[in-house]
Amino acid sequence: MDEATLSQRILDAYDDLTRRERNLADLLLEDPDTLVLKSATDLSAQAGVSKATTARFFQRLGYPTYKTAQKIARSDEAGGAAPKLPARAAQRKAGRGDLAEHLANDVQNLVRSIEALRSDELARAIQSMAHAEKLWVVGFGDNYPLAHFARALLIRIKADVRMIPIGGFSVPEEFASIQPTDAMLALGIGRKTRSLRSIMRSAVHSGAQVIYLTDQASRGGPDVAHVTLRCRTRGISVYESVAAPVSLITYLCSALALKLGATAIDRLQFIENIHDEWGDLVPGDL
Amino acid sequence: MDEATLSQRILDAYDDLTRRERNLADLLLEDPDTLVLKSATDLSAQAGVSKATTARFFQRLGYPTYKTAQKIARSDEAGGAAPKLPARAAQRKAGRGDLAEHLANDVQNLVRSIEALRSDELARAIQSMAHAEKLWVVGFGDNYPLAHFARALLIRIKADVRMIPIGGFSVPEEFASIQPTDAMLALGIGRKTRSLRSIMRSAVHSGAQVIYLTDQASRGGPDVAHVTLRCRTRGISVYESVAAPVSLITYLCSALALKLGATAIDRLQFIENIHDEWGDLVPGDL
DNA sequence: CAATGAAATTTCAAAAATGCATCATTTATT
DNA sequence: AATAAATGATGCATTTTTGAAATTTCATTG
Repeated sequence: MDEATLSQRILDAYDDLTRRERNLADLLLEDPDTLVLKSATDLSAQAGVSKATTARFFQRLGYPTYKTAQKIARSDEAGGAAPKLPARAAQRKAGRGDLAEHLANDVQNLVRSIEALRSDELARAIQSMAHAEKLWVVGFGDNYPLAHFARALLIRIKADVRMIPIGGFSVPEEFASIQPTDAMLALGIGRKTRSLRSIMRSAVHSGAQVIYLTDQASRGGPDVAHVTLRCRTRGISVYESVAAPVSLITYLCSALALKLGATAIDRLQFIENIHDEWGDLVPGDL
Repeated sequence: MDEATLSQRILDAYDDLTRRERNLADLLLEDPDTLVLKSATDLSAQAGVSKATTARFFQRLGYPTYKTAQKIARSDEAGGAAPKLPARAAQRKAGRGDLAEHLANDVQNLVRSIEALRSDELARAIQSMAHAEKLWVVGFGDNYPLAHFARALLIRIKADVRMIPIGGFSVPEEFASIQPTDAMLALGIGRKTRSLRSIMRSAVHSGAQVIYLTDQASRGGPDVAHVTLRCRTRGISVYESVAAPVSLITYLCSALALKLGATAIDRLQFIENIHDEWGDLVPGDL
């Protein structure tokens, strides 16, 4: 197996590609399956490029012909399609194509996750957050950075966004302020703690709306959450991939901003002004 | 002031650029000051491109001539250096295809970011981190969650990973422990603070290796960082997209884990065991 | 096993891109 | 102020890129 993978080859050759070839390259990087599934003619059409260009493209990549490339891709797909043991002692040398694999994996996680989301559930989640008086963001352990991230987005458009756990404060005392008019965004990617479960249960019990963002290995259910949103988090190497959760959180927050409308925009603007007045560095400058 | 900034124009036109023009584009994105400081002839030489190409490049970008572009850049630099309103009021309606758009945007950010990364720089970054005695992760403001995230990954494979800012501790006192044998991962996505710049400068000065992870609007340079890694962060709506930075951080850390080899694996395993013993995990279960 | 037809490749001429050389303008020097 | 030097724009010749059409390949069928 000295043959490089498609994505690897593309990345290696990227700087030498012409404009139209780059169209093809981007398309294939975003969805490597295209090579396996589609014909060269289709691919050309999709990229808005002539068939001639497609043929030349694959030759430049080092394949003798398109068909050859497709054949190789197919056999690869069939052969060792699942090099997927996350915790396996990684044998792969930290060479170049590693990056291509990582990219392909994250793109796939992203696409598959979003595809699988049900729009009515999303709508309900956004609705809940929009109507909530207070927002709670919960993330223990590995989810703590994610929670922090989510809160950073939310606090720009909502006035009262609380985080759990926080500082070194005792969780129950903080949590006691929860009300039926509140909504909670609970993050449960990867390892879940008992505290998470407890809090979610209590929140549901208190009458607050609970949105649970988790991975595919998780149960969910009406006793812990009103809406459960699942993301793919499969990682290639030692770590899970959080590209999909992060993207989803960002989406949720911007959808929420749009729903809130003027209120949110004003708040954003206000915050912006404060930053300016305080003389934080301008964007771009270092 | 309805004129877009140079970086913005480049990004907008990026797909229409030819090969040589992209050389110029990449150069200018990495260091926008070039336009202000250098002559078109120098710029051409540096990009390995003829002067004619440079002239035409600026015309394609919408400037009448190179001189005009330079003039505008200079006045921007002097005047109110912030022509870039991050909080542009989003007019788009919260329709359905929104999600698809969001996804497409994030995927593109991901792919384009990875394409643009230079593998030798990546290698250097990983090398630095691997050899470092202590690792420092720096992230102010919006970058704080990202820093937290990075640290969460790193602490599983390296014994001494410090974060700045932390808790409510005074930064200089913490930072004082830095040594020439250390490495620093500095995060500068979006708004950069003075503190960030100061810390990076001091770190470089102290002899530590500094890796700067930022967006495309940023300058970078040897006085603040040894390696600068750029990500696309364009967002569709009110927020920037951090899919690419998150993905890159994950990649860096797993590459680092691989490079460290057994040491890292052992540590991971050890942590896993502790989690098990403490019984705080309910894998999959909630 | 030839005929068939869809699909991929190659050919070739048009279009685009690029660099060289030249020209116009600005800037520096005496 | 006159002249030299430098810089950027532009015309033109050459090279590269590109798509339409012709040709070839290849699997399938009669």
